[in-house]
Amino acid sequence: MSGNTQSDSALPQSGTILHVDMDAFFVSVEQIRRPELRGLPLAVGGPGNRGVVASASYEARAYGVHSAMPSGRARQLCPDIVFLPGDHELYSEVSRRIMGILRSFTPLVEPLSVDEAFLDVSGAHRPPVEIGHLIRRQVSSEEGINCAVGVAAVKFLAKLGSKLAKPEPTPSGPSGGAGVFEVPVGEERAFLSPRPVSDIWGVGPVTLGQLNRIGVATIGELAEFPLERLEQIVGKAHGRHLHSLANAVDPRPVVPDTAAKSMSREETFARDLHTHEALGAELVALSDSVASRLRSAGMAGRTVTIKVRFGDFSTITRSHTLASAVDSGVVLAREAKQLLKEVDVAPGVRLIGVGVSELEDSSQRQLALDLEGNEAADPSWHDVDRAIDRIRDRFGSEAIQTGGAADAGPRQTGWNRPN
DNA sequence: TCTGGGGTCCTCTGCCCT
DNA sequence: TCTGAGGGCAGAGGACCC
Repeated sequence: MSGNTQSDSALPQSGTILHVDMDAFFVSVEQIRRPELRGLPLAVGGPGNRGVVASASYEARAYGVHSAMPSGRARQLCPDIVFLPGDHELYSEVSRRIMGILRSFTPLVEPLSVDEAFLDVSGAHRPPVEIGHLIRRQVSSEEGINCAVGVAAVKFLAKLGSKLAKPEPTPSGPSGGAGVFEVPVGEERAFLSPRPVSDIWGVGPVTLGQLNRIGVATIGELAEFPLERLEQIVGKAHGRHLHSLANAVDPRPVVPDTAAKSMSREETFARDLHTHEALGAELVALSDSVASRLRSAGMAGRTVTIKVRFGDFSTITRSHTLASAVDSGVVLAREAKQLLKEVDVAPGVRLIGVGVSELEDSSQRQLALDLEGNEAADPSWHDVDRAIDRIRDRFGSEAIQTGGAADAGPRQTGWNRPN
Protein backbone atom coordinates (compact mmCIF):
# COMPACT_ATOMS: atom_id res chain seq x y z
CA MET A 1 0.00 0.00 0.00
CA SER A 2 1.20 3.49 -0.64
CA GLY A 3 0.11 7.07 -0.29
CA ASN A 4 -1.27 7.09 3.24
CA THR A 5 2.03 6.96 5.06
CA GLN A 6 2.78 10.64 4.89
CA SER A 7 -0.20 12.21 6.64
CA ASP A 8 1.85 14.31 9.10
CA SER A 9 1.45 17.37 6.93
CA ALA A 10 -1.40 19.76 7.74
CA LEU A 11 -2.83 19.40 4.22
CA PRO A 12 -4.40 16.10 3.16
CA GLN A 13 -2.09 14.02 0.97
CA SER A 14 -3.04 12.29 -2.26
CA GLY A 15 -3.37 8.54 -2.44
CA THR A 16 -1.44 6.85 -5.19
CA ILE A 17 -3.96 4.25 -6.36
CA LEU A 18 -6.06 5.19 -9.38
CA HIS A 19 -9.17 3.36 -10.57
CA VAL A 20 -10.03 4.06 -14.19
CA ASP A 21 -13.53 3.13 -15.34
CA MET A 22 -14.87 3.58 -18.89
CA ASP A 23 -18.31 5.17 -19.30
CA ALA A 24 -20.87 2.79 -20.89
CA PHE A 25 -17.98 1.03 -22.61
CA PHE A 26 -19.68 -1.37 -25.06
CA VAL A 27 -22.20 1.26 -26.09
CA SER A 28 -19.49 3.92 -26.50
CA VAL A 29 -17.48 1.64 -28.81
CA GLU A 30 -20.61 0.99 -30.89
CA GLN A 31 -21.27 4.74 -31.16
CA ILE A 32 -17.75 5.34 -32.46
CA ARG A 33 -18.25 2.66 -35.10
CA ARG A 34 -21.73 3.99 -35.97
CA PRO A 35 -21.92 7.74 -35.15
CA GLU A 36 -25.58 7.84 -36.25
CA LEU A 37 -26.38 6.00 -32.99
CA ARG A 38 -25.13 8.90 -30.83
CA GLY A 39 -27.79 10.49 -28.66
CA LEU A 40 -30.11 7.47 -28.88
CA PRO A 41 -31.23 5.23 -26.00
CA LEU A 42 -29.06 2.19 -26.76
CA ALA A 43 -28.35 -1.16 -25.17
CA VAL A 44 -25.84 -3.85 -26.02
CA GLY A 45 -27.35 -7.19 -25.11
CA GLY A 46 -29.78 -9.90 -26.13
CA PRO A 47 -33.10 -8.54 -27.33
CA GLY A 48 -34.86 -11.94 -27.02
CA ASN A 49 -37.21 -13.06 -24.28
CA ARG A 50 -34.24 -14.47 -22.33
CA GLY A 51 -31.78 -11.67 -23.00
CA VAL A 52 -30.42 -9.06 -20.62
CA VAL A 53 -28.76 -5.66 -20.99
CA ALA A 54 -24.95 -5.83 -20.91
CA SER A 55 -24.39 -2.10 -21.32
CA ALA A 56 -26.80 0.84 -21.63
CA SER A 57 -26.25 4.37 -22.95
CA TYR A 58 -26.82 7.32 -20.62
CA GLU A 59 -29.93 8.19 -22.65
CA ALA A 60 -31.36 4.74 -21.82
CA ARG A 61 -30.21 4.91 -18.21
CA ALA A 62 -32.30 8.05 -17.76
CA TYR A 63 -35.35 5.76 -18.14
CA GLY A 64 -34.07 3.43 -15.42
CA VAL A 65 -32.43 0.90 -17.76
CA HIS A 66 -29.26 -0.63 -16.32
CA SER A 67 -26.92 -3.53 -17.01
CA ALA A 68 -28.13 -7.03 -16.03
CA MET A 69 -31.75 -5.89 -16.49
CA PRO A 70 -33.93 -8.32 -18.50
CA SER A 71 -34.38 -6.97 -22.02
CA GLY A 72 -38.17 -7.16 -21.82
CA ARG A 73 -38.15 -4.93 -18.76
CA ALA A 74 -35.76 -2.48 -20.49
CA ARG A 75 -38.17 -2.26 -23.43
CA GLN A 76 -41.09 -1.60 -21.07
CA LEU A 77 -39.20 1.27 -19.42
CA CYS A 78 -37.87 2.68 -22.68
CA PRO A 79 -39.96 1.57 -25.73
CA ASP A 80 -37.63 3.36 -28.20
CA ILE A 81 -34.51 1.58 -26.97
CA VAL A 82 -32.27 0.19 -29.75
CA PHE A 83 -30.67 -3.20 -29.04
CA LEU A 84 -27.29 -4.09 -30.53
CA PRO A 85 -25.95 -7.66 -30.49
CA GLY A 86 -22.44 -6.82 -29.27
CA ASP A 87 -19.00 -7.46 -30.75
CA HIS A 88 -16.70 -8.68 -28.01
CA GLU A 89 -13.70 -9.09 -30.27
CA LEU A 90 -13.89 -5.38 -31.07
CA TYR A 91 -14.39 -4.44 -27.41
CA SER A 92 -11.35 -6.53 -26.43
CA GLU A 93 -9.27 -4.85 -29.13
CA VAL A 94 -10.26 -1.34 -27.95
CA SER A 95 -9.66 -2.44 -24.36
CA ARG A 96 -6.12 -3.63 -25.21
CA ARG A 97 -5.31 -0.23 -26.73
CA ILE A 98 -6.69 1.63 -23.70
CA MET A 99 -4.69 -0.58 -21.32
CA GLY A 100 -1.66 0.34 -23.44
CA ILE A 101 -2.38 4.03 -22.81
CA LEU A 102 -2.63 3.35 -19.08
CA ARG A 103 0.71 1.49 -19.14
CA SER A 104 2.36 4.56 -20.64
CA PHE A 105 1.73 6.25 -17.26
CA THR A 106 2.91 3.36 -15.04
CA PRO A 107 3.81 -0.30 -15.58
CA LEU A 108 1.74 -1.13 -12.49
CA VAL A 109 -1.62 -1.57 -14.23
CA GLU A 110 -4.05 -4.25 -13.04
CA PRO A 111 -6.93 -4.73 -15.50
CA LEU A 112 -10.09 -5.68 -13.61
CA SER A 113 -12.25 -6.30 -16.66
CA VAL A 114 -12.33 -5.03 -20.26
CA ASP A 115 -13.39 -1.56 -19.15
CA GLU A 116 -11.63 -0.82 -15.88
CA ALA A 117 -8.24 -1.04 -14.24
CA PHE A 118 -6.27 -0.11 -11.15
CA LEU A 119 -3.01 1.84 -11.44
CA ASP A 120 -0.32 2.34 -8.83
CA VAL A 121 1.35 5.70 -9.55
CA SER A 122 3.45 5.90 -6.41
CA GLY A 123 6.59 6.07 -8.54
CA ALA A 124 5.33 8.90 -10.79
CA HIS A 125 6.62 12.46 -10.66
CA ARG A 126 3.27 14.14 -11.33
CA PRO A 127 0.52 14.40 -8.67
CA PRO A 128 -1.99 11.50 -8.95
CA VAL A 129 -4.98 13.77 -9.62
CA GLU A 130 -3.12 15.40 -12.50
CA ILE A 131 -2.35 11.93 -13.89
CA GLY A 132 -6.06 11.15 -13.65
CA HIS A 133 -6.91 14.19 -15.81
CA LEU A 134 -4.16 13.34 -18.31
CA ILE A 135 -5.47 9.78 -18.64
CA ARG A 136 -8.98 11.04 -19.30
CA ARG A 137 -7.75 13.45 -21.98
CA GLN A 138 -5.58 10.85 -23.71
CA VAL A 139 -8.20 8.06 -23.69
CA SER A 140 -10.77 10.53 -25.04
CA SER A 141 -8.54 11.97 -27.78
CA GLU A 142 -7.08 8.64 -28.95
CA GLU A 143 -10.10 6.34 -28.56
CA GLY A 144 -13.07 8.69 -28.27
CA ILE A 145 -14.11 7.03 -25.00
CA ASN A 146 -14.92 8.94 -21.80
CA CYS A 147 -13.74 7.54 -18.50
CA ALA A 148 -13.93 8.36 -14.82
CA VAL A 149 -10.97 8.20 -12.44
CA GLY A 150 -10.94 7.65 -8.69
CA VAL A 151 -7.86 8.57 -6.66
CA ALA A 152 -7.25 7.23 -3.15
CA ALA A 153 -4.74 5.48 -0.92
CA VAL A 154 -6.40 2.07 -1.31
CA LYS A 155 -8.16 0.15 -4.08
CA PHE A 156 -11.64 0.06 -2.59
CA LEU A 157 -11.75 3.84 -2.11
CA ALA A 158 -10.29 4.53 -5.55
CA LYS A 159 -13.04 2.38 -7.05
CA LEU A 160 -15.70 4.23 -5.09
CA GLY A 161 -14.10 7.48 -6.24
CA SER A 162 -14.43 6.62 -9.92
CA LYS A 163 -18.10 5.79 -9.38
CA LEU A 164 -18.64 9.24 -7.85
CA ALA A 165 -16.74 10.91 -10.70
CA LYS A 166 -19.20 9.63 -13.30
CA PRO A 167 -21.81 11.83 -14.98
CA GLU A 168 -25.54 11.61 -14.26
CA PRO A 169 -27.82 10.04 -16.88
CA THR A 170 -30.39 12.35 -18.50
CA PRO A 171 -32.70 11.82 -21.51
CA SER A 172 -30.31 13.97 -23.57
CA GLY A 173 -27.19 12.07 -22.48
CA PRO A 174 -24.58 12.21 -19.73
CA SER A 175 -24.54 15.36 -17.65
CA GLY A 176 -22.00 16.76 -15.16
CA GLY A 177 -19.60 14.49 -13.33
CA ALA A 178 -16.21 15.66 -12.09
CA GLY A 179 -14.32 13.11 -14.18
CA VAL A 180 -11.74 12.71 -11.41
CA PHE A 181 -12.72 12.22 -7.78
CA GLU A 182 -10.17 12.09 -4.99
CA VAL A 183 -10.58 10.70 -1.48
CA PRO A 184 -7.83 12.58 0.40
CA VAL A 185 -5.57 10.62 2.73
CA GLY A 186 -6.63 11.07 6.34
CA GLU A 187 -10.27 11.75 5.44
CA GLU A 188 -11.24 8.23 4.45
CA ARG A 189 -13.34 7.30 7.47
CA ALA A 190 -15.24 10.58 7.51
CA PHE A 191 -15.89 10.12 3.78
CA LEU A 192 -17.10 6.54 4.17
CA SER A 193 -19.10 6.80 7.39
CA PRO A 194 -22.43 8.19 6.08
CA ARG A 195 -22.41 6.14 2.87
CA PRO A 196 -24.72 3.07 2.49
CA VAL A 197 -23.15 -0.36 3.08
CA SER A 198 -24.14 -1.29 -0.47
CA ASP A 199 -21.30 1.01 -1.61
CA ILE A 200 -18.83 -1.58 -0.29
CA TRP A 201 -17.32 -3.73 -3.00
CA GLY A 202 -18.53 -7.23 -2.09
CA VAL A 203 -21.92 -6.33 -0.60
CA GLY A 204 -24.57 -7.71 -2.95
CA PRO A 205 -28.30 -8.28 -2.38
CA VAL A 206 -27.81 -11.24 0.03
CA THR A 207 -25.20 -9.56 2.27
CA LEU A 208 -27.16 -6.30 2.17
CA GLY A 209 -30.22 -8.15 3.48
CA GLN A 210 -28.16 -9.77 6.26
CA LEU A 211 -26.69 -6.41 7.30
CA ASN A 212 -30.04 -4.64 7.18
CA ARG A 213 -31.55 -7.33 9.42
CA ILE A 214 -28.99 -6.52 12.15
CA GLY A 215 -29.66 -2.81 11.79
CA VAL A 216 -26.52 -1.93 9.84
CA ALA A 217 -27.32 0.51 7.05
CA THR A 218 -24.26 2.75 6.77
CA ILE A 219 -20.56 2.01 6.44
CA GLY A 220 -19.96 3.90 9.68
CA GLU A 221 -22.33 1.53 11.51
CA LEU A 222 -20.56 -1.45 9.97
CA ALA A 223 -17.16 -0.11 11.06
CA GLU A 224 -18.42 0.06 14.67
CA PHE A 225 -20.15 -3.35 14.59
CA PRO A 226 -18.41 -6.09 16.66
CA LEU A 227 -16.22 -8.12 14.31
CA GLU A 228 -16.97 -11.47 15.99
CA ARG A 229 -20.72 -11.07 15.53
CA LEU A 230 -20.27 -9.95 11.95
CA GLU A 231 -18.19 -13.07 11.22
CA GLN A 232 -20.98 -15.23 12.65
CA ILE A 233 -23.55 -13.58 10.39
CA VAL A 234 -21.80 -13.34 7.01
CA GLY A 235 -18.96 -15.86 7.44
CA LYS A 236 -15.44 -15.51 8.78
CA ALA A 237 -13.47 -14.40 5.74
CA HIS A 238 -16.24 -12.23 4.32
CA GLY A 239 -16.91 -10.63 7.72
CA ARG A 240 -13.27 -9.75 8.29
CA HIS A 241 -12.96 -8.37 4.78
CA LEU A 242 -16.06 -6.16 5.04
CA HIS A 243 -15.05 -4.90 8.48
CA SER A 244 -11.62 -3.90 7.17
CA LEU A 245 -13.09 -2.08 4.18
CA ALA A 246 -15.60 -0.26 6.39
CA ASN A 247 -12.61 0.99 8.38
CA ALA A 248 -10.88 2.11 5.15
CA VAL A 249 -8.31 -0.68 5.48
CA ASP A 250 -7.60 -2.43 2.18
CA PRO A 251 -4.07 -3.83 1.96
CA ARG A 252 -4.50 -5.40 -1.49
CA PRO A 253 -1.71 -4.17 -3.78
CA VAL A 254 -2.05 -3.41 -7.48
CA VAL A 255 -0.93 -6.63 -9.17
CA PRO A 256 -0.18 -6.35 -12.89
CA ASP A 257 -0.54 -9.31 -15.27
CA THR A 258 -2.46 -11.75 -13.09
CA ALA A 259 -2.94 -15.04 -14.94
CA ALA A 260 -6.47 -16.35 -15.52
CA LYS A 261 -7.52 -19.13 -13.13
CA SER A 262 -10.33 -20.58 -15.19
CA MET A 263 -11.91 -20.34 -18.60
CA SER A 264 -15.48 -21.16 -19.51
CA ARG A 265 -18.23 -20.78 -22.07
CA GLU A 266 -21.93 -21.11 -21.52
CA GLU A 267 -25.06 -20.71 -23.55
CA THR A 268 -28.72 -20.03 -22.79
CA PHE A 269 -31.19 -21.55 -25.22
CA ALA A 270 -34.23 -19.83 -26.66
CA ARG A 271 -36.21 -22.93 -25.55
CA ASP A 272 -35.33 -25.51 -22.93
CA LEU A 273 -33.59 -28.67 -24.21
CA HIS A 274 -34.68 -32.05 -22.82
CA THR A 275 -32.31 -34.66 -24.26
CA HIS A 276 -28.70 -35.70 -23.71
CA GLU A 277 -28.22 -35.80 -27.50
CA ALA A 278 -29.16 -32.16 -28.05
CA LEU A 279 -27.21 -30.98 -25.00
CA GLY A 280 -24.23 -33.15 -25.97
CA ALA A 281 -24.00 -31.35 -29.32
CA GLU A 282 -23.95 -28.04 -27.47
CA LEU A 283 -21.24 -29.32 -25.15
CA VAL A 284 -19.08 -30.23 -28.13
CA ALA A 285 -19.36 -26.70 -29.55
CA LEU A 286 -18.70 -25.04 -26.20
CA SER A 287 -15.77 -27.37 -25.41
CA ASP A 288 -14.24 -26.59 -28.78
CA SER A 289 -14.52 -22.87 -28.09
CA VAL A 290 -13.00 -23.13 -24.60
CA ALA A 291 -10.17 -25.34 -25.86
CA SER A 292 -9.42 -22.92 -28.67
CA ARG A 293 -9.14 -20.05 -26.20
CA LEU A 294 -6.93 -22.16 -23.93
CA ARG A 295 -4.54 -22.91 -26.80
CA SER A 296 -4.35 -19.30 -27.97
CA ALA A 297 -3.53 -18.32 -24.36
CA GLY A 298 -0.89 -21.06 -24.15
CA MET A 299 -2.77 -22.68 -21.26
CA ALA A 300 -4.21 -26.09 -20.40
CA GLY A 301 -6.47 -27.13 -17.52
CA ARG A 302 -6.97 -30.15 -15.28
CA THR A 303 -10.46 -29.68 -13.81
CA VAL A 304 -13.42 -29.88 -16.19
CA THR A 305 -16.73 -28.50 -14.92
CA ILE A 306 -20.13 -28.48 -16.53
CA LYS A 307 -22.89 -26.14 -15.42
CA VAL A 308 -26.54 -27.00 -15.98
CA ARG A 309 -29.35 -24.54 -15.34
CA PHE A 310 -32.87 -25.94 -15.44
CA GLY A 311 -36.09 -24.27 -16.54
CA ASP A 312 -36.87 -23.26 -12.95
CA PHE A 313 -33.48 -21.51 -12.78
CA SER A 314 -32.04 -24.02 -10.31
CA THR A 315 -28.39 -24.62 -11.21
CA ILE A 316 -26.05 -27.51 -10.62
CA THR A 317 -22.39 -28.08 -11.44
CA ARG A 318 -20.51 -31.34 -11.94
CA SER A 319 -16.75 -31.48 -12.17
CA HIS A 320 -13.94 -33.92 -12.63
CA THR A 321 -10.21 -33.47 -12.18
CA LEU A 322 -7.99 -35.21 -14.72
CA ALA A 323 -4.54 -36.67 -14.13
CA SER A 324 -2.99 -34.07 -16.43
CA ALA A 325 -4.02 -30.78 -18.01
CA VAL A 326 -5.72 -30.73 -21.41
CA ASP A 327 -6.32 -28.12 -24.12
CA SER A 328 -8.08 -30.34 -26.67
CA GLY A 329 -11.70 -29.67 -27.58
CA VAL A 330 -12.31 -33.34 -28.27
CA VAL A 331 -10.99 -34.46 -24.88
CA LEU A 332 -12.84 -31.65 -23.12
CA ALA A 333 -16.10 -32.55 -24.86
CA ARG A 334 -15.67 -36.21 -23.95
CA GLU A 335 -15.22 -35.35 -20.25
CA ALA A 336 -18.11 -32.87 -20.34
CA LYS A 337 -20.46 -35.40 -21.92
CA GLN A 338 -19.41 -37.98 -19.35
CA LEU A 339 -20.35 -35.56 -16.57
CA LEU A 340 -23.67 -34.76 -18.26
CA LYS A 341 -24.58 -38.47 -18.31
CA GLU A 342 -25.08 -38.31 -14.53
CA VAL A 343 -27.61 -35.48 -14.83
CA ASP A 344 -31.34 -35.99 -15.38
CA VAL A 345 -32.13 -33.46 -18.12
CA ALA A 346 -35.75 -34.52 -18.69
CA PRO A 347 -37.19 -31.51 -16.74
CA GLY A 348 -35.65 -29.18 -19.35
CA VAL A 349 -32.35 -27.30 -19.47
CA ARG A 350 -32.23 -23.58 -20.28
CA LEU A 351 -28.44 -23.11 -20.04
CA ILE A 352 -25.41 -25.31 -20.34
CA GLY A 353 -21.77 -24.39 -19.81
CA VAL A 354 -18.30 -25.90 -19.89
CA GLY A 355 -15.39 -24.61 -17.85
CA VAL A 356 -11.79 -25.54 -17.18
CA SER A 357 -9.82 -24.62 -14.05
CA GLU A 358 -6.53 -25.61 -12.40
CA LEU A 359 -4.87 -23.94 -15.36
CA GLU A 360 -1.20 -24.28 -16.11
CA ASP A 361 1.27 -23.29 -18.77
CA SER A 362 0.93 -25.47 -21.89
CA SER A 363 4.66 -26.13 -21.99
CA GLN A 364 4.37 -27.97 -18.67
CA ARG A 365 1.42 -29.90 -20.02
CA GLN A 366 3.39 -30.79 -23.17
CA LEU A 367 6.16 -32.14 -20.95
CA ALA A 368 3.65 -34.31 -19.05
CA LEU A 369 2.20 -35.50 -22.34
CA ASP A 370 5.62 -36.46 -23.61
CA LEU A 371 6.51 -38.27 -20.39
CA GLU A 372 3.21 -40.01 -19.65
CA GLY A 373 1.29 -40.31 -22.89
CA ASN A 374 -1.88 -40.84 -20.87
CA GLU A 375 -5.36 -40.89 -22.38
CA ALA A 376 -6.52 -37.47 -21.18
CA ALA A 377 -3.61 -35.85 -22.98
CA ASP A 378 -3.85 -37.97 -26.12
CA PRO A 379 -1.03 -36.81 -28.42
CA SER A 380 -2.98 -37.61 -31.59
CA TRP A 381 -5.68 -35.07 -30.65
CA HIS A 382 -2.91 -32.58 -29.89
CA ASP A 383 -1.92 -32.66 -33.58
CA VAL A 384 -5.55 -32.41 -34.74
CA ASP A 385 -6.13 -29.36 -32.51
CA ARG A 386 -3.01 -27.63 -33.81
CA ALA A 387 -4.18 -28.25 -37.39
CA ILE A 388 -7.60 -26.76 -36.55
CA ASP A 389 -5.91 -23.70 -35.06
CA ARG A 390 -3.84 -23.19 -38.20
CA ILE A 391 -6.92 -23.41 -40.45
CA ARG A 392 -8.80 -20.93 -38.27
CA ASP A 393 -5.83 -18.56 -38.19
CA ARG A 394 -5.81 -18.54 -41.97
CA PHE A 395 -9.51 -18.67 -42.88
CA GLY A 396 -11.36 -17.42 -39.80
CA SER A 397 -13.06 -19.01 -36.79
CA GLU A 398 -16.06 -20.30 -38.80
CA ALA A 399 -13.87 -22.04 -41.38
CA ILE A 400 -13.89 -25.33 -39.49
CA GLN A 401 -16.30 -26.67 -36.87
CA THR A 402 -16.42 -29.76 -34.76
CA GLY A 403 -18.87 -32.47 -35.83
CA GLY A 404 -21.08 -31.73 -32.83
CA ALA A 405 -21.05 -28.00 -33.48
CA ALA A 406 -21.95 -28.51 -37.12
CA ASP A 407 -24.71 -30.94 -36.13
CA ALA A 408 -26.09 -28.47 -33.64
CA GLY A 409 -26.67 -25.92 -36.41
CA PRO A 410 -26.85 -22.20 -35.73
CA ARG A 411 -26.95 -21.11 -32.10
CA GLN A 412 -30.44 -20.54 -30.85
CA THR A 413 -29.60 -17.46 -28.84
CA GLY A 414 -26.61 -15.71 -27.33
CA TRP A 415 -26.16 -11.99 -27.83
CA ASN A 416 -22.38 -12.30 -27.92
CA ARG A 417 -22.49 -14.28 -31.11
CA PRO A 418 -23.57 -11.78 -33.73
CA ASN A 419 -24.09 -13.06 -37.27
C1' DT B 1 -38.91 -8.04 -13.85
C1' DC B 2 -37.57 -12.77 -14.03
C1' DT B 3 -33.09 -12.99 -14.60
C1' DG B 4 -26.56 -13.40 -19.98
C1' DG B 5 -21.91 -14.57 -19.91
C1' DG B 6 -17.41 -14.88 -17.92
C1' DG B 7 -14.98 -14.69 -14.12
C1' DT B 8 -13.18 -14.97 -8.65
C1' DC B 9 -13.45 -16.32 -4.03
C1' DC B 10 -15.41 -18.62 -0.11
C1' DT B 11 -17.85 -22.26 2.51
C1' DC B 12 -19.49 -26.68 3.27
C1' DT B 13 -19.47 -31.63 2.84
C1' DG B 14 -17.73 -36.07 2.12
C1' DC B 15 -13.97 -39.07 1.42
C1' DC B 16 -9.42 -40.80 2.17
C1' DC B 17 -5.41 -41.24 4.78
C1' DT B 18 -2.61 -41.07 8.90
C1' DT C 1 -8.60 -54.76 15.01
C1' DC C 2 -11.50 -50.95 15.83
C1' DT C 3 -12.45 -46.08 16.52
C1' DG C 4 -12.02 -41.16 16.50
C1' DA C 5 -9.63 -36.85 15.39
C1' DG C 6 -7.72 -34.05 12.12
C1' DG C 7 -5.64 -32.64 7.72
C1' DG C 8 -5.80 -32.51 2.75
C1' DC C 9 -8.31 -32.66 -1.24
C1' DA C 10 -12.12 -32.87 -4.55
C1' DG C 11 -16.59 -31.65 -5.61
C1' DA C 12 -20.64 -28.76 -5.25
C1' DG C 13 -22.88 -24.60 -4.55
C1' DG C 14 -23.46 -19.68 -3.34
C1' DA C 15 -22.40 -14.79 -3.56
C1' DC C 16 -20.45 -11.31 -5.89
C1' DC C 17 -18.30 -8.54 -9.62
C1' DC C 18 -18.44 -6.24 -14.39
